[in-house]
Amino acid sequence: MAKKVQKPTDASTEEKIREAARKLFTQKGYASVTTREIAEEAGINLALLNYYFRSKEKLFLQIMEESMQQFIQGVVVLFNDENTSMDEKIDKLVSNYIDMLISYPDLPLFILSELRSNSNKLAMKLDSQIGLARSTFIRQIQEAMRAGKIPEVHIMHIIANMMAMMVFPFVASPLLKKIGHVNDKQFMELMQERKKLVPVWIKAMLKAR
Amino acid sequence: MAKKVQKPTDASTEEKIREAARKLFTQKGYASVTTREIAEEAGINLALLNYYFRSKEKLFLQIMEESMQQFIQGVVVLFNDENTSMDEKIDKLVSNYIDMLISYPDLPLFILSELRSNSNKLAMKLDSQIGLARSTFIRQIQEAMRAGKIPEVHIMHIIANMMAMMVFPFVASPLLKKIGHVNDKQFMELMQERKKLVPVWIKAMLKAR
DNA sequence: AATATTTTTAAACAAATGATTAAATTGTTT
DNA sequence: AAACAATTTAATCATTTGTTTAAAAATATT
Repeated sequence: MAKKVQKPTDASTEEKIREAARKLFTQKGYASVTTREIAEEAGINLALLNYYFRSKEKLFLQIMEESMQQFIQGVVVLFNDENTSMDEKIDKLVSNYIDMLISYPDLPLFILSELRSNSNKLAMKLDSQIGLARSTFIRQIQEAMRAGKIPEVHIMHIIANMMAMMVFPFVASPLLKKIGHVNDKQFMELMQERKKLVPVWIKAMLKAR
Repeated sequence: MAKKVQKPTDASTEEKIREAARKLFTQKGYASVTTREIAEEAGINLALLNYYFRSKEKLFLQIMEESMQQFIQGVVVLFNDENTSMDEKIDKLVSNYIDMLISYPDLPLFILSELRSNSNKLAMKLDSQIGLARSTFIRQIQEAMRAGKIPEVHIMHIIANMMAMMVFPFVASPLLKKIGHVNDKQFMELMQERKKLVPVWIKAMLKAR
């Protein structure tokens, strides 16, 4: 009979496993990571993984839930700020979000990859994001459209374009480094630059017709 | 001793395997696909996979090479057209490339995912793309920058932005469908729309300051 | 200190997986 | 038709992989 963890004890073993799993899953994806790899990376006995998390999949789902939350958490808050204009939101959002991506550059490709193979299992976790379409920010854009300040297009285009400008470089970094002849350091400097450039580009796009 | 295929015979068996492998690898990634799955999808005996391709990895590398070529093939040709202006190239490129992506929507996420986990093995295959940075199109952009028609930014930003606007929606389709409340059919219609919208947005971005 | 509980360990299990073998079948050449 | 080569098949092999077990060690409770 499976034992329950009644005391978090040091929390250290459980957390060591979680951290090792997060690192490896994020780098290589669920299917490419073995439980033995995780155990070794965490410096613990293999059986402890199942003792604390029951199965590789349960462990993965925990990691995935945290990762998806991190992926959208910052967005949701900023999207619903009632006290800032549309343009101010764009500035803040892009800067904060690119900062997050610089800290966790492998996060988006991990999430998008797993979302493809496991869309069924992870469908529920997406529900939290449905609200985005009715956020203050989206309403501000739609109002600007009705007022004729911005050409009318399907809101999905806007969301796609904004995400694309922020996220895509991190998803395609190996490709972009090769094509653009930039090394890792230069790449990160360019990502820093984008914190100021992307808002300019997005605003220009929004008004373009 | 491994036998060599001396006659392509019907080419049908070999091609059936290749097609099944392409489909499955593209959908689920290298690590999630088993040789038995490929054999079943192809409707052939398991041993034939090794008879024709020696190993799962050799088969994968063949598929990957073809996929990467398809991913950039259209771009290279258009990028080097001497007889079109920068703006004309943008129109053609976007329209053709999005058409390709509509036909093979899983291609980009597949390539970008495998490029992450296997960057070492696939590094060589990327060399063919290095030339992109010295194409006619890139030179036209750089001339427009020197002429002051376009603000000066690192060329990687331009490449990243253009790729992002074309590719990202296909990489993030499950997410965008959820957030934007669009079904598969509507999504494809929106992608068709983008063939005309993205060039407008890109041109606006290029000039933005 | 004695006892119970929780955590850790080494070993093993069963299933899955990539690959191979040897025989059978099909096709080609002479 | 006979002989040879190429292709296909079923069975098997050796590892790998996720998971479990039972005992030992560490920690907490009485």
